[in-house]
This record gives sequence, C-alpha cells and structure tokens, in this order.
Amino acid sequence: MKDPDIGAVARETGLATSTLRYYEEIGLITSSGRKGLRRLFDPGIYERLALISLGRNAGFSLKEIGAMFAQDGNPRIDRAQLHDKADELDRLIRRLRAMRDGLRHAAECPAPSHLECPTFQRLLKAASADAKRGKSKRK
Amino acid sequence: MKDPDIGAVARETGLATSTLRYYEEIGLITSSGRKGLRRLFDPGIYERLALISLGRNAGFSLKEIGAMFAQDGNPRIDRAQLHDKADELDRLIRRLRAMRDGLRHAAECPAPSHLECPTFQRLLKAASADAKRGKSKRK
DNA sequence: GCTTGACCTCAAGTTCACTTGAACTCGTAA
DNA sequence: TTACGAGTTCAAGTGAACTTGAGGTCAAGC
Repeated sequence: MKDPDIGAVARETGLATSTLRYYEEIGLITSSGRKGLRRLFDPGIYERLALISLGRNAGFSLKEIGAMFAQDGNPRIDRAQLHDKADELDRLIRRLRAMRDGLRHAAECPAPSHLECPTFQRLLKAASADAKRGKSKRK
Repeated sequence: MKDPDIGAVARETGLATSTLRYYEEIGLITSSGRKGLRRLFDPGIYERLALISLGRNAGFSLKEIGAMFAQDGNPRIDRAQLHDKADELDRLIRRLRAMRDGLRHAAECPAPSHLECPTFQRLLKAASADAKRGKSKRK
C-alpha cells in the first residue's frame, strides 16, 4: 500500500479534499511528505480519520478531538471524559426519544390541534424547562 | 396576564433578549404590538417558544422549525412530515446509542490502547462508514 | 508541444445562530 | 431635574467548520 495522496484519501473516506487540507491546517492530521507539490499521507491516516469521524459523531468539536491525541499521534483519551460524553449522549438520547414519540403521537393524534393534546403539551413543557435550565450543549 | 415585554419573556424562558429579537427578525415569532417603543408579546409566545425549543432539542434548524408553522401560527399538521422526522430521529437515536455504548466501553476497556480493542475497532469502522455514505445531518 | 486533470497556496466567502456595540428613547425614582 | 435601567435600531462581529475562487505547478496522454 503506497502512501495515498489527498485524492485517494478523499475517495476512501468520503471527505472533501478541502476538508483534509483544512484538517491539516488546524493540525488535526499531518501529511507524511510530498511528492513534488502533492501531499502524501501515511496509511495510518485512515485510522486517524476514523477516530475523528467517531468523535464528530459523538458530538465533539474538532478542537476537543485534537486535544484527545497525544503528540505521538496516539489517542490519549481521558476515561472520565469518555464517561461524561457518554452521559451527555444519554441525556440527548432521552430527549430525542421523547421528541420522536411526541412527533409520532402528533402525527396520529385526533385532537383538533396538537396544542390541545395533553401528550404534546407534556412534551412542550419538558422542552421549555430544558431550555430554561442550562444550555444543552447541543448545537 | 398582561402582555409580557421582551424582558419578561426572557426571564420566563431563559432566552436572551437578543435571541428573541433575532427570532422576530427571521420571522420565527411575532410581537403583538408596542407600548411606546417596547415590544409586547402575546402570552401565546410561551407556547410558541416551547415549540421552538422542542424543535431545537430534536436537532432541527431554525429554518426547518419555521417551516413547521402555518401562517396562522399554528403548528402545521403535515402528518407525513411528522412521521418522516420521527423516522429520521429513530435512525439518529440508533447511531447515538451505538456511540454511547462504544464510549462507555472504551472508558472501561482494559486493552493497552483503544486501537487494539475489537469493540473500539468496530466502532471506528462504523463511524467511518457513516462518514462515507452520506452526511449525517447532525452538526 | 499542448492540453487536461489533479494537485497546490492563500485569501476570502458561506452558513448558522446568535452576540455586541454605538447611539438613541422612554418611564420611573431620588 | 437628573440619572437609571430597560428597552429600541442597525450594522458589524463571532466561531465553528468548511468551501470557493483565482492563479499556479506538474505528470501523463494525445
């Protein structure tokens, strides 16, 4: 497996080349060298990008993700931080579940207006309470 | 209950006054009138803001949320749309659940490096596959 | 030898969801 | 009467995560 160039990495991962350059610019990834002008990447880039993907999926910012790598490039993941994030996801999931059920219910609810449906009202109350006490961290 | 001014709404909902003005500017809410310069809001604003909160919680953009209201201000009852959103949420929830479990596992995993843990590897693979096939809609 | 396509740099632009700042107007309380 | 606090407008700024555009380089194929 020869060191892939940016196009190969892009094809393999589904990321835009501009995104890869951007990631390099902010220090999230590094290219292993050049062949002429063109960047070459170490095959390990795929694992790294997968980790980044994982972090993004879990709702970490690129900055946070960057902080999770040690200088050697290996993940340096703080177990407590992982637990926190898992808990945060848990809360998010609960909220989303309520929302999903609410939507489904609303789609079937025979009340003349959703606003008159008690289930929907309960949902609304929960949401505004959520908004009031502390921001949800979710953008 | 007199029509609340912007400060009252802000206190009640936990939203910044600038946010409320912004929401009005983009047409997401309307003020019912003025008393001198000051906006007054119809008490129904609370319900509306709760709906908006609900939508935000579920990960909808302000634009999408706006589209969910009919011109009369009532939530629009496009049952098919609601079902679609619910299904979309379902998929999101499944992904997040996997992620949460993975994070939890990683936090406890005794493998010397996360990269050597099979569960973590599975997670990585899933994340990069996710990234590859279509964007996740989740910012 | 020329064109093409994939790469390069660097600066600037984009979208989202707000926030901030400057300059102004009120109503109320001291 | 003056000072204040809370409201107002409008334009500009913010930060995250990219994308786009202009202008340039280079190897390969016709």
